[in-house]
Amino acid sequence: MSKITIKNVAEKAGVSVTSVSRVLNNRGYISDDLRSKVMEAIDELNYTPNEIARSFYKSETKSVALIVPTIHNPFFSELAFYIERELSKDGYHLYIGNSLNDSVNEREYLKMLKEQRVDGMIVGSHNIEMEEYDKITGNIVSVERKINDEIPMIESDNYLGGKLATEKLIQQGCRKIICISGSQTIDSPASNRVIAYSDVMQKNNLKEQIVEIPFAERADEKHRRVKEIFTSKIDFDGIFADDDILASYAINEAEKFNRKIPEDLKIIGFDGTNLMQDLFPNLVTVVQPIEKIAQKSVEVLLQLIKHEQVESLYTLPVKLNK
Amino acid sequence: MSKITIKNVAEKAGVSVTSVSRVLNNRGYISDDLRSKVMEAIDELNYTPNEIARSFYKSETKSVALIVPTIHNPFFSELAFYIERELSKDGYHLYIGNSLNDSVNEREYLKMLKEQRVDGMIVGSHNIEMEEYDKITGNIVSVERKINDEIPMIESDNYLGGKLATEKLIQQGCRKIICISGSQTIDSPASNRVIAYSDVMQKNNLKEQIVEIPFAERADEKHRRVKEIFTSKIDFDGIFADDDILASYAINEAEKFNRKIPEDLKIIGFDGTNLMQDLFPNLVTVVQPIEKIAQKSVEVLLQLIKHEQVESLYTLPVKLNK
DNA sequence: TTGAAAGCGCTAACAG
DNA sequence: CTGTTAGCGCTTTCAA
Repeated sequence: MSKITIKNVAEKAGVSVTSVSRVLNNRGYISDDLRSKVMEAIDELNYTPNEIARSFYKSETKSVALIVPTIHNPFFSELAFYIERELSKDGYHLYIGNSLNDSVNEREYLKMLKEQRVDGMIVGSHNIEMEEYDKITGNIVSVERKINDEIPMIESDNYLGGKLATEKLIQQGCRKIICISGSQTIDSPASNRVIAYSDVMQKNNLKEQIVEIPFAERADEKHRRVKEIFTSKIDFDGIFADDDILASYAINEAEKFNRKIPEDLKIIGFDGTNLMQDLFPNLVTVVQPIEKIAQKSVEVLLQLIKHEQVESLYTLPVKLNK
Repeated sequence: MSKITIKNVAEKAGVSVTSVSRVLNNRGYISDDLRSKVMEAIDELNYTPNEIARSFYKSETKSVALIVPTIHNPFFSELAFYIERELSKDGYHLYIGNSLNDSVNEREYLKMLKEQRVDGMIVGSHNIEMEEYDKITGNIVSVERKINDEIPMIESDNYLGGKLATEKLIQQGCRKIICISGSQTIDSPASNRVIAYSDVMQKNNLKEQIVEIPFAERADEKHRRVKEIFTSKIDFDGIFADDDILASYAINEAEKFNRKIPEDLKIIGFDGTNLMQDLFPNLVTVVQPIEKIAQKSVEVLLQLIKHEQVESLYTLPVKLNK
């Protein structure tokens, strides 16, 4: 089964490769007779153009890469799902790279741009220095990571989310609200969730209590830390968890410690992936518009690829799910 | 920022492109002097070889595609994670395609093989006819889908899983055990989970009760169906759910219907993704060796790519998590 | 030890 | 309307 090329088709049809190329791309003038001869040859040989050769010639791969910390993580897998779906509408294919929050990996994936394997890149992971990104040329958009002034960022309105959650807890009577934070770095707009919490607490003259649990920590370790909150002497009647998985740990521990939700304890999470809302129907959470984030990321990236002008920041609205 | 090519490097270094290629690939004889001149030029120009040109010449892309029903689904996102990690060890990149259980999409992704965009494909989705696959040439392995005799399959020991789960429930005293099944088609080895359930039930002279809930159904619809089991007149003291998400719905409904787990009702799920075990620490489930499945899939695919001999079936062991 | 030249499969001037 | 030819960036004979 050696590969059939355009040349074989041309020979079979008794025409030039140019003509075959013309019918393939529907470009220029082609007589009906020639077209049908070519079509027939294509059919008989069961020919499909070599896309790598095309990519090579056109310096355009119709491929995009998405870098995430890990694709196993409801937020990123949902994001990836929608991004792939959007891209496929325009005939693009999607590569996935798991940075594992390691700069070495991130750098490796970023290289795909320079190697011209992809036409663009969407990064939802940020572990290398800004200066390094400054040196990278190529089409990049970032999702929920501030990289530098050159790279457009798509984010949720994290501040609003933190505000809505905290205000809701207060409005429902909570006074001792703990914020469990994934403690993103300052580069991460997610840190605004905690800032909003602080602002709202201060405005209401309530005491802030922030527990930081690094995002990159292992799941069991994160769970242990959440449990510690329950075993500690800290008094609390509300929890604002920076993401839904942390919230689920809290829900889990609340049950073990016989604290009824929402009567004895109110919990609000963040992210609102379909999966987490599905698995925890009672979960109150700040819903990020993941599908819209995906759409916007793709839209902006495709604009960059087409050398169109884009904004440097897109902030999308969030809302409480109940 | 026009692209730097090997020619620019050659000119800068005052040598031929052949020589540059030689130092790039570390092939043939190169004097130290020449090598260092070339290295210097590469550095100064900040040159990276165009991988598409390489792929084109070598007819080898160092890319693989994974087709799944949807990447947002803990099982597949975890599988994708491990597959990507394995592939990257050998310098391969991974494309993801969501078939959405639609043959049109599946066919579209499969085309990537013929277009020579990828060196191989891992399919965890199967919605087109076997005859169509028969006509496809290219390196393919399938995960948990029986496609045809040509295509190697990697599967869990689904029968064993169903057996372990059902026996465990019986051993713990259950007599009226419902099996909630994702009702995979016959092509799917997952159907063996249910077959094992039936066998064990029959052997113990217990009445089978199978509730089928199509895998492709929407989440809320699936949840509704599980709820129906609780509202119906059916009497049951155990549930074997074909996958953990269904199990989680059952857990959820059990709580609403005040049926204590495991006192009043025992539930065992299937899949055992890290995520689900993490989110539901009490979940009893048949753990598929997802990481091993990924490793084996990649191993076999790379063997195919290297034209090595492979088996047609690899069945990997499963176990109960508690 | 190095270079010239061919060619991977395709598209696009350019000519006719 | 159709064909000839060059060339995309790279690797690899083949010669020197």
